[in-house]
Amino acid sequence: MAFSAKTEYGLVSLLELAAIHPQGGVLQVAEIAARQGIPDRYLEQMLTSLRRGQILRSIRGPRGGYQLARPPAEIRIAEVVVCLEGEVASRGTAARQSAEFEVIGGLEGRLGEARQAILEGTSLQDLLDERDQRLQSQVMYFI
Amino acid sequence: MAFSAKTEYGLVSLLELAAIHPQGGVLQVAEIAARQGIPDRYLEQMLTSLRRGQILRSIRGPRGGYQLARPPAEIRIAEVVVCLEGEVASRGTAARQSAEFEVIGGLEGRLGEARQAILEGTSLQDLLDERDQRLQSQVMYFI
DNA sequence: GGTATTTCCAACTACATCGCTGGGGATGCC
DNA sequence: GGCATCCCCAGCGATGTAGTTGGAAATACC
Repeated sequence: MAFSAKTEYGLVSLLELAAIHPQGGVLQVAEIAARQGIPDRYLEQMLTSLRRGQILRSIRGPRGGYQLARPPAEIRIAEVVVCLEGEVASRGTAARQSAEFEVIGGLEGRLGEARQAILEGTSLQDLLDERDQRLQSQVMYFI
Repeated sequence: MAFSAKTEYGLVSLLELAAIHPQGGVLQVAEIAARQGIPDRYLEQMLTSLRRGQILRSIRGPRGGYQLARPPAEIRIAEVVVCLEGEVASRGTAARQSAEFEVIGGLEGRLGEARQAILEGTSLQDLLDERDQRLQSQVMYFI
């Protein structure tokens, strides 16, 4: 898969939180984990990362939990992925200094840009819309 | 980096072989490894994979080596990457069955397609042209 | 104020993968 | 036969990934 489990878990959680954001919704780690079948103590770490990245806000104590720090339309997936993947600045060893390696590096650059463009061009709201549409068509089948 | 070392090494070797392909050129593992600063016993494995994938042809015995099995214009990078990365069919565990996971899966699919489109749309000849252009402009600096 | 609930912090483990090395064996030119 | 070269496969250390654990801090509620 294109994403690590960390990233998938984080994105899924954001989707759940985005769905109830208009009501200023708050969810607890355990709730999300249970609904999505994710180990809760593990999910905790992802949500902590997202809070440190200013994407989530947390409320401690009983009846606490997490909520989006911003409306879903203002959260780009690129930002989320960086936050969960951990940046990894200067990834990889310095490219070998041959024309051939440089050409390959150029290709890798184009791949990275294409990926970045998609991630940058997708907001949490976009994914939420997609989810709602998916749920709609599931309902259709029941009729 | 977008590629593993395996993939980078393999692609670099193909570039070297493509450059001398018009002369039906043959290179030995040790030659390529020395020129590119790659551990030769390791590079051996990549070239073996490429031979199994019908991208290279090998000649055994003294004065042996490897050569392209086809002209560079007929070798797509997508094919090379699959061959070196090892397919990894049904990558990742079966996606969780929730609308949220499905949406994330869809996004991953789009990322994969974008990558595939670039890899499919690039031939070894394209990279070779890029290399030659790069070498040309390096020569320019010497004047 | 005490207690239960929940987030916060930081380590630790198990397992797989990656990059690389080594030991032979097969093949073919001389 | 001897040497050069490719061929196959096994193993090893470092790193990363997924998940676990143990507790400390904050806060609502009684």
